Amino acid sequence: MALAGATRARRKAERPNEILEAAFEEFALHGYAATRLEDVATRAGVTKGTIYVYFESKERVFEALVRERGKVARERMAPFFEERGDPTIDSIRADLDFLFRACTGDQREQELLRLLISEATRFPALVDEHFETVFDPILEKLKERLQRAAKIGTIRAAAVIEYPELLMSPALAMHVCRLLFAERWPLDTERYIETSVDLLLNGLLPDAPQRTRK
Amino acid sequence: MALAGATRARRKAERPNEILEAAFEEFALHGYAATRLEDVATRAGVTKGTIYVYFESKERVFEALVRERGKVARERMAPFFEERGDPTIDSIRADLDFLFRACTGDQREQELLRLLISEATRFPALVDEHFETVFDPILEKLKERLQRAAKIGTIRAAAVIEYPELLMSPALAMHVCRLLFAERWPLDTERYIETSVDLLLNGLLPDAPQRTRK
Amino acid sequence: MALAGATRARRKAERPNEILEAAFEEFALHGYAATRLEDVATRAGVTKGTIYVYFESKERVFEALVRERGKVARERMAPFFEERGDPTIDSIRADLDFLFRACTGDQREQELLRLLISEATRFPALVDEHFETVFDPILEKLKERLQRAAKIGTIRAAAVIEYPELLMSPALAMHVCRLLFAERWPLDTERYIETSVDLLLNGLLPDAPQRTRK
Amino acid sequence: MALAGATRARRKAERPNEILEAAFEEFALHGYAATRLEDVATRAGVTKGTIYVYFESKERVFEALVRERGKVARERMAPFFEERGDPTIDSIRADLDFLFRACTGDQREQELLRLLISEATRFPALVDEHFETVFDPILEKLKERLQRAAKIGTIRAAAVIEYPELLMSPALAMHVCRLLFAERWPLDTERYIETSVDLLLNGLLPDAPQRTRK
DNA sequence: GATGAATGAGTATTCATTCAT
DNA sequence: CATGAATGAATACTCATTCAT
Repeated sequence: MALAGATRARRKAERPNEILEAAFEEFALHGYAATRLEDVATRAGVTKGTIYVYFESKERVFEALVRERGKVARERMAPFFEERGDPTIDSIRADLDFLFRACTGDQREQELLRLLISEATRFPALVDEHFETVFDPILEKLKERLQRAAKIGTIRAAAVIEYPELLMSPALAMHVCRLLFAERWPLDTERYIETSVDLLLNGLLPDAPQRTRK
Repeated sequence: MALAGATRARRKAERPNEILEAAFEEFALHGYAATRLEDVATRAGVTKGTIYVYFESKERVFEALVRERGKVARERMAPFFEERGDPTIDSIRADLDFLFRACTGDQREQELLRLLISEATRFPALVDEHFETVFDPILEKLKERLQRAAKIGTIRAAAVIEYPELLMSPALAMHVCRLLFAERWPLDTERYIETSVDLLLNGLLPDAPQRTRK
Repeated sequence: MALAGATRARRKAERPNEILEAAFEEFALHGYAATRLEDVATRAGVTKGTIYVYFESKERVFEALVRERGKVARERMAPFFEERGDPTIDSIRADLDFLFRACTGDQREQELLRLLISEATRFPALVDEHFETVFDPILEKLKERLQRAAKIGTIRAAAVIEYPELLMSPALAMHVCRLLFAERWPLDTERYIETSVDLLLNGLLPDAPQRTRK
Repeated sequence: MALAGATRARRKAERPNEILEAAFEEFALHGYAATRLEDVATRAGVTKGTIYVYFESKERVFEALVRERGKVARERMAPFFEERGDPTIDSIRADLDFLFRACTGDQREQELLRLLISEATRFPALVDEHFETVFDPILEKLKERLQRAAKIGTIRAAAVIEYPELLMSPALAMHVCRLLFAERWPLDTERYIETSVDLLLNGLLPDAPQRTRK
């Protein structure tokens, strides 16, 4: 009984997240408009009405879901924000490597991107919020590091420094391809990342024969 | 009267494209599911029923629209497929420049990407078709040129050659950002493209001090 | 030219009937509401618009068709109305035999019945008209003959004389079964008619004093 | 409140039948195609959506309705299937009398027939099902009794024995007339039935050697 | 809290009818 | 006359949302 009580309480506390998780899968699969809240409920193991106990409307479910994924993303990205002294070639390589792997490691990352792109015109404020709390900090941090690296001559002081999104583009491209073709687009992720980092680093380096690459 | 006289037949021939154009705008704005065919009709200057004179269903309208955009894209890309001798640094730069501008010049290009991403799970065959007839030929051509360039030493023979999509990723990234943030993301396209090409070229070049950039 | 002219004129004169014939088939197959005038047109070898050249509306087509079938039925029944002296057993048998065959010989007779039954609530006046011009004269004639036959003792003077429809009921029953089961209800028409006539005649005959009835 | 309290569950159990009853009336009045589910709903005292809580589609409503009427018919016919010894003239008269009254007593019987006839081409399987579970058992039973009656000499051993539907035809004819003319065809049911039974019995009886038939 | 019956606004699609050619 | 493009009223069906239990 006590156990059952605890279980029920635990269940209750987890319900919202279970619903959001289920909602995420359904929304990613069918898009906002074509997703039926009833399917979300079924997937979450509850009934239609229960969703309305925790959320005001379909829109609020969607917003909560995006915010939840944002939180997850921020947590995953945390290591990137730790301070480490002056950037070296290797630290930049490590940074890129980390970023690529971080936003590539979880299929859900990709599906969130699909949702953001699909529903950007319906939820512009939400997309902005996600940008400001998730993407922008990363880009800003990256920019800051690149500027410092350029200043101390680790990389060349080219315009690229102003476009940190340029460095992220290989990861983005991979996401987009996966969104479009799913498993029909087989890719050796490992090698792709390596190649990308290699290309970018090579592009960033000042004119120097010492370039090392695997 | 004279105008009306010409109208009948002329309209008949133009209607389908007018409808597809209107459909494109509506679908891009709201996604497949949330688009009302009646709004498409209104935008095209006809009524609901007229759409069904030319198309069997909402799905067929969507498919026709994607195919039409594919045709437009192929036409725009035609110059890229013309033969020109051995690739030089400048010809590669010109190629990248052309590609970036081509897939960036028309806002509709971007919106088509949104549709493809949004509806990829609903219309997988259609996305594949678009890939095979539009994206793939470009990537293949690009790959071929890079391989040749590597063989004659114009660029280094790195793994990047196998990932032509990597070279397209800055353009893709730009599209995605625009899709997410629209005008809220101001960007000097010109400079972004230049920077991208510069970064990539620099990354592609063999170890050489002579790297010229504008 | 003259020939073509004649042909065209002939075609034109026949159009309405061709349309009615096609309409009959479609209406019988799908009922009034579910029949598309366009299908009628196609079956008649013309286009939608042409129907409206000859008929005001779908309703008018239906009415015209029923009237046309009424005319055909009257023509087929004409021999029944010819005068022949006092009824004998054999003449009554011949009458029943004729009636059964007449309303059984053409599959369209049956289908008309389906239409009348299906649309009786939508076109009550039309059904009444058909009754008055087609069914009723037959029943009246039959009644008259039976009364005369009873008066001269050819058949017994039972209440049946007042219900001529009773004598028609085997034919009606056959129609209904065919309407319900089509070819899934195989029937030796010849034998069925014979048996019916036999049963009815036997029932009509006088004599047999031992027969008790309430 | 107490009333309302009971309502919920009670209504739930009764709803489907209330809907079917309403549907029956509407379908009988307008036919399948011309019936609006919304009118059915209104007549049943619910709204459009509620119908879809209980039935998948308009077709399913129609099918359920026919099956329900079949059940009702079987229950009404049950007494006919009880065993009673060797058939006498009186038992056969009683059988016919019962059958005629059973399929005549309820106006809905007639309207079901209209539906079956009207929609036989749209729902052939459903009509067959109704035949097999409702009509056929009656005809078979009737045939069986007639054969037995013929064997023991109660009636003559004529071909009529093979056509039990022939004996039902007066009832069918009455139905059809009612379907076609409704109240515009006044009929003393009682007398009609009596007359029919009389005619048939007379036709079935043996003897009367002077009767000639082909 | 959780349920699921009931609601009704919303949308794709059909088709009789019109009318310019 | 014949055509068939265009119309728009009509209708099956869906699904977010409510609320009595």
